Amino acid sequence: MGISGLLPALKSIQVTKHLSEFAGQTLAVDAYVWLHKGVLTCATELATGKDTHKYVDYAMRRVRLLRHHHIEPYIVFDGGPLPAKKGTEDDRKQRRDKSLAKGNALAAQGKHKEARDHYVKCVDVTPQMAFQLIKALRAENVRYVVAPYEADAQLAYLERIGLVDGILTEDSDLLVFGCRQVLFKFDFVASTVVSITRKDFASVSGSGSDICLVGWSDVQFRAMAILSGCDYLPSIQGVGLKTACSLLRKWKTAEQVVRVITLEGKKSVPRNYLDQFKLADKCFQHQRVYCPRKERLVYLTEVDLDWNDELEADLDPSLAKKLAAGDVDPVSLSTMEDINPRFLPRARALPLVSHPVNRRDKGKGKAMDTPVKEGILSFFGPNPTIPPRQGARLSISISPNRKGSVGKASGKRTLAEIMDHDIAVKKQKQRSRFFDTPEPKALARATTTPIANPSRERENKENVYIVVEMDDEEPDIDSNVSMEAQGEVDSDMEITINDPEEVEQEDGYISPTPSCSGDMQDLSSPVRGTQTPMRKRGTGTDREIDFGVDPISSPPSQRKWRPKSVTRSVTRTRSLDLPQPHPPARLDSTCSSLIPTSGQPDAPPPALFPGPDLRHAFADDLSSDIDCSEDEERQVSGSNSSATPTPSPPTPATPDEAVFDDDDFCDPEELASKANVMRKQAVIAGWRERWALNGGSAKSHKPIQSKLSRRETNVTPVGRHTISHPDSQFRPYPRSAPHSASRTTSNSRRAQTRKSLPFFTPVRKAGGHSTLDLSGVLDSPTLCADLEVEVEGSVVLSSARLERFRSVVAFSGELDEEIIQNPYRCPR
DNA sequence: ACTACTGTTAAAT
DNA sequence: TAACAGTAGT
Repeated sequence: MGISGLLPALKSIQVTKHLSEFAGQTLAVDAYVWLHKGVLTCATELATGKDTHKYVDYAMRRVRLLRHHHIEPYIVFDGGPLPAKKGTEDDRKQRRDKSLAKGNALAAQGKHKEARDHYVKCVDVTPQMAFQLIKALRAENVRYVVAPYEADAQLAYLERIGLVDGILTEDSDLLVFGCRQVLFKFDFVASTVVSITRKDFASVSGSGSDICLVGWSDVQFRAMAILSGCDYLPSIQGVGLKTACSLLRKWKTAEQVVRVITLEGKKSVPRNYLDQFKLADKCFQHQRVYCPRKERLVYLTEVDLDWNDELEADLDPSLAKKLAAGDVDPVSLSTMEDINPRFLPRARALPLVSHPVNRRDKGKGKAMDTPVKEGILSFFGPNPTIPPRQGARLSISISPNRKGSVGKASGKRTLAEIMDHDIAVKKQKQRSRFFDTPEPKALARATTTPIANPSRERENKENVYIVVEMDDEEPDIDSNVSMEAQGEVDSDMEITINDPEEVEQEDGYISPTPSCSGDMQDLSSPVRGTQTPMRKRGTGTDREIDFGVDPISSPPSQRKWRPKSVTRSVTRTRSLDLPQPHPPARLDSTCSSLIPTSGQPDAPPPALFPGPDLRHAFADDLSSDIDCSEDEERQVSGSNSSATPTPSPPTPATPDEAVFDDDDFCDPEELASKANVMRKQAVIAGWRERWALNGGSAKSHKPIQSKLSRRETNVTPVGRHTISHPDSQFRPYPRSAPHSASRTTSNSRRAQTRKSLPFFTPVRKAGGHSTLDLSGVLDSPTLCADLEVEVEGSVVLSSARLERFRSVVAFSGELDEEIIQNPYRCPR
C-alpha cells in the first residue's frame, strides 16, 4: 500500500522520463507489479485451472523492452506471500471463492466475458507462478533474486550496494526505504516512467500547505511516512501525511510529535505507539535481505551496537541461496514446485534491426526523443517459444555432467539447467567451506565470506565447471560474451546491435552494467544533511539533525560474528534435500544433484531454526531493536534543542526484556537461542499481524473483522487460494497437472501441511484484547505434522525444542501480549 | 483544511 | 489493486 498520499505530495518532483534515458543503467524491478498485472491477461485460464504462461509473457515483454533500451533489468521477487498485505485471509478467500463461483456460473451460461470479470477478482500471484517467470528469466539470462522477505527491502538493498541504479516499482515505500531513484508508472506503450529522485526532495514545492522536506534527513522523512501510516503501522487516528509533516517540522522528532499529540489529548494515541513506531522504523532500516554478493542474508542496513546476531543464521546460507534463486518456495521452504513443467522458456531471438540507441544524453534537450522503434515490434513476440539458435547459448549444451534427469526438458532448457548446476556447485563449495569444521556456523561467521572476492570465486567455479556464467547474482559476470556490448553501453557510445545471428548478441543483452560493480561509497542514499545539506529555507530553526544515524549511507560492512556455538539440528535442510519420487523435472535435478555432490556425509548442511515460523522479517530481537532505536532517537533528539525527556522512555518497557536479556547472558545457549527465537517470533508475529491488516481497518471505528490472520499465501498451483479448504470444491491440482497427482503422498502431504504453516497471530479475545494464541499454534496439527515431516530422524530433538519453546512462551506470556498486541484493535 | 470513507474505473488484450 | 472523485466528519 505504501504511504498513502506520498506520491501526490511529491508531484512537483516527479519527472516523466523516457526509458532511453536510462540506457546503460541497471534497474531493479519489483516483479510483483508485473506479475499481478500480467495475471489479468489470463485470469480465466488461471481461475479455471488451465496451464498458462501469459503472465510470464507479459512480464518478459517488459523485460525485453527494458533491454531494448539498453537497460539491464534485475528482477526482484517477493519472498513472502506475495499479495497479502491487505485484508485477511478469510475475507480474501471468501471473496475469491465467491468470485470464482460467480465466474463459473456465468461461464456455464456462456457469458464468458462477464465471467472473466469475476475471474479477475479471484486470481492471485503465487510463488509458483513467480517461478514460471523465473524460468523465463533464466532462459534469457536476466538477473533476478527472490527476496527472503519483502521485495521492497531487497530492492532498496540492491540499489544501496550499487548493484542497480534505480528501482522500478509502484510502491512509494521504496522512497522510505531510502532509495535514490525510484521509477513509477511504467508505461509500456510510451516507454516512459515517472521518476522520483531523492535528491530532489529538497525542492518539493508544496504551495503553502503541502509538505516540505527541506532540510530533512532520512530519519525525518521516514518518521513522517510512518507517522502518516504505513504498512507496518497504522497512523494515529486523524494523522495523515500533512499532519505528520507539519508536526515533525515543528517538533523535529517522532518522539516529540507523539508526545505532543498525546498531551494535546485530542487524538487517542494507542498505547505503546512509540515502541511500535520504533519497530516500524526498524523494519524500514534493518529488514533482512539477501546479498547476492555475500550470498547470504544480511540486514538492509547494517546493525551494530548490541544487535544480537544469534539469529543471523536462521536461514542457513545454502537455503538462503536456494531461496534467492527461486528453487525453494519462500513460504513453505520446501522445494519449489513447477506448476507448469511444460512451459520451457528459451532464449529469444534478438531484434533483427540494428539501430543506434541514444543513451542518456547530458544535453537533456531531447529526453523524449525515442530511439528507432522498428526493432521493437520484432522484438516482443508473444511467446518466448522461438527455438534457440544453434549454439546460441554458449556452452550450455556442452556441460558434461548435466544430470540427465531433467527429462524431456533436457537439451532445451539449457540456461536453466546451467543455473541449477551452478547453484549446486556453489552449494557444494559453500558446504565445504562452511562445514568442514565441527562448528559450521561459527566458521561461517568468522569467515569473511567470499563476498569480497567474487572473482576468485568465479575462478574456482570455472574450474569446476566450464559452463558457468549463469551466475545471476554476481555483478561481475565477466565471462559473458557481452562484455563488449557492455563496454559500449557504459562508455556512453552508440550501440549497434548488428548481427542478430551471432550468439554474442544475445549475450550482449545480459551484460550487467559496470555500475553494477558498485562503488560502495556513495551509493547510499541521498541527501544526507551534512553532505548535501538541503538549503535551509523557511525553517531556519531546523537544525540539522544528526545524520550520523542515517543508515542509508552506511555500506554494509562485515559484522563481527559472534560464534555462538549453537549446534542446531540439521533436519530441516536435510528434508529439503530429500529426493522426491516424482520430481518435477528440473528442480529435482537440482536437488538430487545436490545430494551426491555434497559427498560429505559428515558435513551436514547447516540447520535452521526449526520453529514454526521461519519467515521473520528481520532477525533482531526486540530488545536490541529498541535499544538501537532509542539510540537513534536519542541522537536525533540530542541534536534537537527542544529536546525534552521523552514522555515514555521506551526503555525495557516490556517484561520480556528483562527476561530475555537475562537469557542472553546466562548461557544455556540452547535456551538462550530459544529465547531469542521466541522473542523474534513475537516481534515478527506482531509485524506480520499488522501487515496482514488493512491499513485502515485497524482503526477503531471499523471493527476488526478477523483477528486471526495467517499471513501466508494460499498457494495453489493454479494460483487460487485454497488453504483453508484444501479439499474444497476446487481441485488444487487441475487436470493439467498430472504430475501433481502422481506426487508421492508424503510429498503432497508435506506440501499441504507446509502451506498451513501459521504465523503467530493475535486473537482478539472477548475483552477486546488481542493476545497471542500461541498454544493454539503450537498444538496445531499442521505444525506438528510439519515438524514431523521435516525432522525425520530428529523428531525427538525438535520435540524437545518445541517443548522448550512452549515454556518460553509461557514464561513470557506477557511479552507476547505487549509486543504482539495491536493496541489499535483494543477498542472493540 | 485535513482525514477518511465510499464508489467507480482502469489495468490486460 | 490503485488511483481518483466525491463527500462527510473533525
